[in-house]
Order: sequence, then C-alpha cells, then structure tokens
Amino acid sequence: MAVTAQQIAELAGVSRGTVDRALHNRGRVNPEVATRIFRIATELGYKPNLIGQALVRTKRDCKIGAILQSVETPTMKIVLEGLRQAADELRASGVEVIIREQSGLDEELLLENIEALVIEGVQGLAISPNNTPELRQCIDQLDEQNIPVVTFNSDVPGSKRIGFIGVNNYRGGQTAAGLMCQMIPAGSKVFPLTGHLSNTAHNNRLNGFCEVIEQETACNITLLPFQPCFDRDDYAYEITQHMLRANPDLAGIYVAANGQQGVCQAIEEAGRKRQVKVVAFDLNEITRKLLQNDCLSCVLDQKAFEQGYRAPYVLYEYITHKKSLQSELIYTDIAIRTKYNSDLEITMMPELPQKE
Amino acid sequence: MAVTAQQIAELAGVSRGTVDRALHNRGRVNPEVATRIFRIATELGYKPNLIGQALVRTKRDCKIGAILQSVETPTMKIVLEGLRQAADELRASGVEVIIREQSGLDEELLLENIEALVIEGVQGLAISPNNTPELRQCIDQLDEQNIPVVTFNSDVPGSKRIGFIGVNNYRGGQTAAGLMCQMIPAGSKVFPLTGHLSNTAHNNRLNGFCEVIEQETACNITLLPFQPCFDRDDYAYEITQHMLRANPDLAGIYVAANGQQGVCQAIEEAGRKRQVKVVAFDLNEITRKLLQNDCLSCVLDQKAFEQGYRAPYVLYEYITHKKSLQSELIYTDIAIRTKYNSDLEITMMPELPQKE
DNA sequence: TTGAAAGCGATACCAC
DNA sequence: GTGGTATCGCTTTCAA
Repeated sequence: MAVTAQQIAELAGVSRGTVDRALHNRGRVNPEVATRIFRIATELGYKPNLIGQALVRTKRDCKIGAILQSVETPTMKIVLEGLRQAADELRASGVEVIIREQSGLDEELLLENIEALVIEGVQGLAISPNNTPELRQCIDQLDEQNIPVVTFNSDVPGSKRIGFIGVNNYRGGQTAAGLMCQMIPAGSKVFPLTGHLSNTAHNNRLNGFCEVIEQETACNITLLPFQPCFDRDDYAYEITQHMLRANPDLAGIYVAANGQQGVCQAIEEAGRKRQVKVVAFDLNEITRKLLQNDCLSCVLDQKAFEQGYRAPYVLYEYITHKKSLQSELIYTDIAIRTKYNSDLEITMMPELPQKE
Repeated sequence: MAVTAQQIAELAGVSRGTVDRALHNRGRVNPEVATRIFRIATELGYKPNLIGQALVRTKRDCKIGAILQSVETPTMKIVLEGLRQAADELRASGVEVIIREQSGLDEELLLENIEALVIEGVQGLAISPNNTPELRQCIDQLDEQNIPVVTFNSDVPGSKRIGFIGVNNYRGGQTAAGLMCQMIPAGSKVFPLTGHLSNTAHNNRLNGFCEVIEQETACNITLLPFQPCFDRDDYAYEITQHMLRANPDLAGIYVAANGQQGVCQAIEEAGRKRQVKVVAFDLNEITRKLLQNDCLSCVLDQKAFEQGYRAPYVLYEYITHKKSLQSELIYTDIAIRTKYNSDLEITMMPELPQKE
C-alpha cells in the first residue's frame, strides 16, 4: 500500500490536519513541526492519493461550458463526439459539461451563447471561435471575470485564452508539400486549390505548402497559381476540370480546403486517376471513400476527436488543480492517412484516474 | 450536482445499502423494492460516481507486474517510458506496478521474472513475450491461477492472454506498399530488406507488403527477391550497395527491420539519394535524422509509448472492474512520419478519471 | 430482507 | 498553531 497522510501524522506525532496544512503550505503550522513533517513525507515518498483528493472536490460542484460552431461539417461532428465523450466521463466525476452547438459561424449567436453559459454559472469555457476583434475582447473580459477560456479547433491568437488545442495548419501545409515532393517526378507542375481567401486555416495550409515547395529545390516543382473554390464541390469540379485541360502535364493537386469530391470527380472523368496525385485534408466518410477509390493519394488528418475531447479536461485541470497547460498552444498530431491506414479503429487512450 | 445513491435511497424510502445491493444485483433485496429502486435510478439517470467507487477500491490493494524485454532497443525504450508513466499515474491511485526490465530476448530469464512476480503476489501480468510454446503454456497456467496476462508489443497468439496491445504488422506492410506505389513510377523495381527470417513481426511486414504490391496491378511493380540483414547496419549496407549496383533502375527499398542506417548510407554513397525511395519502420532518434536528411522517404511508426502505457491500465480495468477489453486484439495506430511531421510533440492524452 | 455504521484518503472548518 | 470532526459517494460488514 502507498503511504497516507494518516501514517505521516502518526509518525510525526501530530494530526492529519496539521500534516495537510504543512505539506500544502497553508500556513498556521509550527515551522519545526512542518520541517519534521516534510522530512518524513519525503522519506516515505508520500504522494497524495488522487482519488481521495478528487472525492473532496466533488463537494464544490464544477460547471464547464463548451460551444461548438459549424456542427454541420464532418470535422466538427467528430470534434463534437470528443466533446461528448469528455462530458460523459467528467460527469461521472461530478463535473457538469454544458455543450451548446450552433451551425455555421454566427458570431452574434456565439456571443449570446457565451453570455448564456456565464449566466448559468460556468467556471470555464471552451469555444471554437471566429478570429475577430470582438471575440478577442470578449475572451479578455471573461479572463477578467476569472472565467478561463480554452479555444479548440480554431484559435484567437493574442487573446487572453489560457490555451489553444488544435492543429498547426502551417505545419500541415508543409507536411502536404513534403508528401507531394515524394510522389511526383522532379520538375512537375502542381496546382493548389484553396477554400476561402479570408480563412486563416486555409491560408496557413497554403503558405506552409508553398514555402516547402519553393524550398525543396531538388524537386524543382512548378507551382501554378492557387485558386479558391469556396469549399464547394461544384466549383472545385469546374476549376479542376479546367486546370487538367490547360495542363496536360499536371502531376499534383493540393486541396487545402473542402471540395475534395469535386476535384476527384474531375480527375476521374478526365481519366487521370492515379496519374495526378492529390493531397487533401480531413479524414471523414467522404475522404475515406476517395482514398479507397484511389482518387486521393493521401489525406492529412487533424485528430478532431482529440481536440473536442481534451478541451474540457484542460479546463477542468485548470479550474481544480490551478494547473496551466504545458504550453499555451497544444498542437494535435498531423496524421497521414492512406488507403491502408485510414480505417483503423481510432482507439482512444484509456480512461485514467486524474493526475496531480 | 449529479444524482447520488443517497438521493435515490431517500426517494425510495430505503437505505443507501439497499440501493447499492439492488442496483448491483447483489441479491438480498425484496424484488418489489428493487424494481422501485431501479425505476427511480433510471428516471434520475443515476450513474455511480466513479471517484467514490475508486476510493473504496483502494482498500484492497492491487499489484500489477510488467516485464519488458529488449530494453536496449530504441523502440522498447519508448515502450518503457509509457510503462513508467502508467505506473506513476496508477501509483497515485493506490495501485502498485512492478516493472522488470531485461535486455535481449532471454526466455529463461523471462520465465524466472514471471515466477518472481507471481511470488511477489501480482494480480495481473503484462509481458512483451517471445512467441514460443513454452511461453504459451506458461500464460495458460497463469490464466488458470487467475492471474490475467496482457501481451504488449509482441503477442503469443492462441494463448489464454486476455489481450494484446500492439501493432498489426501485416497492416503495416500493406501501408508501406501503398506508400511505395504512390512514390515510384509505374513499372519500377522495388527491393525488400528484412531482418531475421524467424521473426514473426518482420515476416508479417514482408507479407503485407508483397500482397499489396502484387495486388496493385496499376503500379506494375517488379518485386526483387527479399533478403535478410539480421537487423545489422553493416549487412544492410553491403546488401544495399550490391542491389544498387545490380539494379541501376532500382526505384524503391522497403526496410522491414532494423538496418535503416546501413541502407541509407549505401544509397547516399551511391549518389542515389531521393531517387531511391525508402520506406522503413519505427520512429526514433536515428530514423528521425534520416528523415530530416532526405534519406528516408517515410517511416511507419507503431505508437510504442501507447503500448507500454495502456498495458497496465487494461489489466487494472480487468482486475478491478472485471472489465474485458473491447477486443482481444488492440491494434495501435500506424502513423506515417515524414520529414515534416516527425518532430511534433507527441502529446499524450490527458489523464482522466476512470470510467465505468 | 433490511438498515446502520464503519471505513477509503484528503480537505475544510471550527473550536481550542 | 493545533486537533477534532464532518464531508465527499460508495462499498461492505454486522446486527437486527
């Protein structure tokens, strides 16, 4: 058995209360006694039992709010699953996680939802925000009210959020470029397709991609000018069709946004499947099918589940243990998925007792 | 606040004890009362508080043994880290995890270690075993003694272990082949290098690879006969050197075992870096460097940390909750690593309260 | 068949 | 400064 506070108390000839105060520097304890207690504790290698601590915490009930935007998209649906699992698990420890979903990116509604959750008395807030000055201001205000905010999936850089959990899109773009270089012959042409010109995520993916393409001189790739498809398959289809006709020697297409299906359809119809390599983002039912179908060469996935899953936990840790994040920016892994590793059961890590 | 057993007891007009017995079907409770209790519980959506349950469990102290072989290898060092972190976390919940390390694959020693841990009174055992009849027998005996065994990293199929946590090497080989097909021109030659002819892991990797290469007829790849390098860089170097000379048009090398550095050195010296695509296994300091260096095209990683980390938890769940694994075979994800996504902080999942 | 009470380990509050 | 005591939610005796 592990050593308990009680045992230390007996050895030190004091009560558990005193031991507790001493070890946690809560004051009101004789310095001499304190050092004696500390000595015994370190000798025995005392670590407070987390379960005991956790049980005490259930007294003060803890409420956490989470707001998810764009729930209609496949990726956000996965994020939502993560959020829900975390909520389930935390509920079993007496923590209430209130999830609010909204479709689209309605800032007005987002601010309303935040307000509503604050009134409900949440002690922390996880949001997938728009990156606007208004929201930045809102986050900073929450911080002043001592309501910690965590951003997930998308960030508001420069705000007083305690942290961000999501993917590094610039790095994603770089990774895509690295793969593209490996897959197409030196001296080929590549066409980058993006989504919205104003979308930070898409822009980062594009910039990271272009940087590496230019830097990998050994590949000697010609980068065609990028075009936006506004996340629409029909536009992506048309654009791709046109690009394929205009460039019979096109070797690769980089799809930084949605529209994957449109791109693939155009390639297939042109009879250029497998000849034109396509790197895209986000694993879901559609892209998985396109992989199986040999239309997509590979997909970069952003661990959407993990983003939703971790956000409430990070807040919980912060609120209860006052523990900050290891890093303000928690970047989720960039997974490369191909036909052969995209249907693995993405098993979650096991459920664990919480840590100091 | 979540609903507690106490609340149910009050509403049902009985005591907590009765509620507990009813909800857990421990018997000795009036059927009528039981149904009333069940009704109230489901109405209120009662879920037992896991922390409360866990605290009670700390009474019966729990000991788990873990034996790690081949600790001298980079991969097993990572597995060990996972094992250690799990041990740390579990200790804080009053569970003792005894880790024994041994270098090499000494079956004699392994059996001794198992014996010793059983004498120490472990209630469960996690091992990275040799796949031999002796060990299978040993595992089956442990099972009869009601000491559940979990295999991790390597398995003993057909034994009475409650489960295996590790990678599906066949699938790994398939994934490698898929990547190779994407990277080299149709009609090229590929050379597979393996480790030991008797090593199941290597053989599975090889078989999976060959299967897909043959099946992906669109790629029309010529598979040269494989050769073993006995996990040695010097042999790998020589073999590769020879293969490169004999096949000036060689487009790809598949390294199913250790020897990556030898392969890369030969390629570099032959001035064929980047022209010959190399797919290898296991991310570590060496392979990471070879990736950065453009010698390796990509590395398939097996989430070694996770394997070590999960093994004790799976046992813990089994011992305390009598909860079996979701599946007898828990396959860890196959991660594709390239120059650009190989140095991400591999952040672990957060530490969680345990789940029902 | 049931209830009352004693823990599990840590914390918080209130007397002294 | 210090010790005693209640408490968190659940399980598990032991009496009744």
